[in-house]
Amino acid sequence: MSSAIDPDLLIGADMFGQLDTDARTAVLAAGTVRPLAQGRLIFSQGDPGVTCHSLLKGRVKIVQARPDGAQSVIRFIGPGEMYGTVAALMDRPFPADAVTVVDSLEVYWPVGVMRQLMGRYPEIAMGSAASAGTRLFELQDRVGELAGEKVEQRIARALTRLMRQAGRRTPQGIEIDFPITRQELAEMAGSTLHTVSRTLAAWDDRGVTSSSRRHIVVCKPHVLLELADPA
Amino acid sequence: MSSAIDPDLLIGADMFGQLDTDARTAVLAAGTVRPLAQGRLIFSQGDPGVTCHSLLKGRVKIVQARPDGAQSVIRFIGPGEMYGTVAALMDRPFPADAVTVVDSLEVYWPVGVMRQLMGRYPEIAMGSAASAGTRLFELQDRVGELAGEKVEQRIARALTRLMRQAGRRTPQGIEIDFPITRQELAEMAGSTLHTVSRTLAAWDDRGVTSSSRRHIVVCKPHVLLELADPA
DNA sequence: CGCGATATTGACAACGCTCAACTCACGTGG
DNA sequence: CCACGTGAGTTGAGCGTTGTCAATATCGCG
Repeated sequence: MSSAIDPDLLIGADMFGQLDTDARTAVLAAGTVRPLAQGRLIFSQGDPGVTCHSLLKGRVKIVQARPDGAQSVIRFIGPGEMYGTVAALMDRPFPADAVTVVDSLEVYWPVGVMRQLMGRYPEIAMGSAASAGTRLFELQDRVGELAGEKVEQRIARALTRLMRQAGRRTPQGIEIDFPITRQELAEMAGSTLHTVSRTLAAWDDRGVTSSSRRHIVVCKPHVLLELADPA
Repeated sequence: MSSAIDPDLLIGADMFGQLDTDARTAVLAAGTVRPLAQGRLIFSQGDPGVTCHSLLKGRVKIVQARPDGAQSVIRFIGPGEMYGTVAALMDRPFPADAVTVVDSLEVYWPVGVMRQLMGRYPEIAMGSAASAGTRLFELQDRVGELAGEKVEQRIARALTRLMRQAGRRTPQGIEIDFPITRQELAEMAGSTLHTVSRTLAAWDDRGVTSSSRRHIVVCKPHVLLELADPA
């Protein structure tokens, strides 16, 4: 009996949190839940967007491949967040890859089913629109940042974003709660793993961060914030 | 009698083009039409977003000020496009300034009125959502571009975007149909007016473009596209 | 134990920003 | 009609930041 999926897994989700238990159960039942091993490609840039996804557990990165072979990490997805939804609802190809960075659990729905669910539970449609708007603004900010700022500042911004999104309080400071490589941080900040390595080493020396293999703890968040946004 | 505004001005608008003439007339009547002199600030970053705007004639730029004083041009608006809408519908402050770059004519609606119009004419709401989705994807692409590419390539991309958006066919090539400074192009590409000046000079030498004061013609669009996106 | 993935570190080169001086076009007002 | 001022653009020199190349070190897993 693998069918006993806990509908409460959706409680934390932006888009389903406001639904009552019955509704959440129905929403979950309409989709397919599946575990995904680390490193698994969920959908690819260019694939027709025919499914909407929501992450229940784990962490997923949305990555855009550039023609020259380099990659950009557009965003990281945590539990409760949706992805692929905008492309699917617009009948467009997915604009980027989705890859799990740790073992994860997701639900997905064919877009037709999701449209029905949105019709039945308007909260979902509202939430979806709101979240798209929020992302629009975030991306505008990022465009501004990437356009003019120096590398250290961009890396600091990337890290602060990760802190807010995936930070866990520990005695040593705020820890990024999933494994992340310098390469990935570089792909977020628009830099190279070399520069990221040097920058983190410098911050470690100053006690701002404490980083090791695929693992980062921000010991002095206020200093990092200052680096990200010099008043 | 300044009230005789031609409802056909809305025909070209993404969001109102599908409405019949009566509907367009009603939509126009519900808003306020006003001329705006060049250089006029329409709304400011941080202002409460209480109005939705649509450009009838002219050209508007959306500019984000960065803390260090530098600016980023997020996008240019042409006739038929809306701006300020997402912020207003989300009850958020405007995330950037809107400034006219030539003498223009706009309509604007208080957001409450726009909500009513969307209720009455769902096409408007649909169009609005679709356009937000499109912009989301465009911004994702820009993030990818700004992150890794060299300056010449970013300038080429900015120019190609302008070509598509504001290009007019002429015997000499495709002309950007509104006055644009090197400074503004630099703010689009995330560079400086100096580098843009040098780059344009080089392109002019090669016959790719023909630029003069606040005026650019792309003589060899295919070459520019190749510069923007080396296969 | 060995291999692949990850990270570190140094040397070097260059891209493009900063600073600075100058030119040119245009509109304004005397 | 010309003088002037301002905004826009050009061009050169210098240098810092950061990417590139290369070699080495570690970690973790099979």
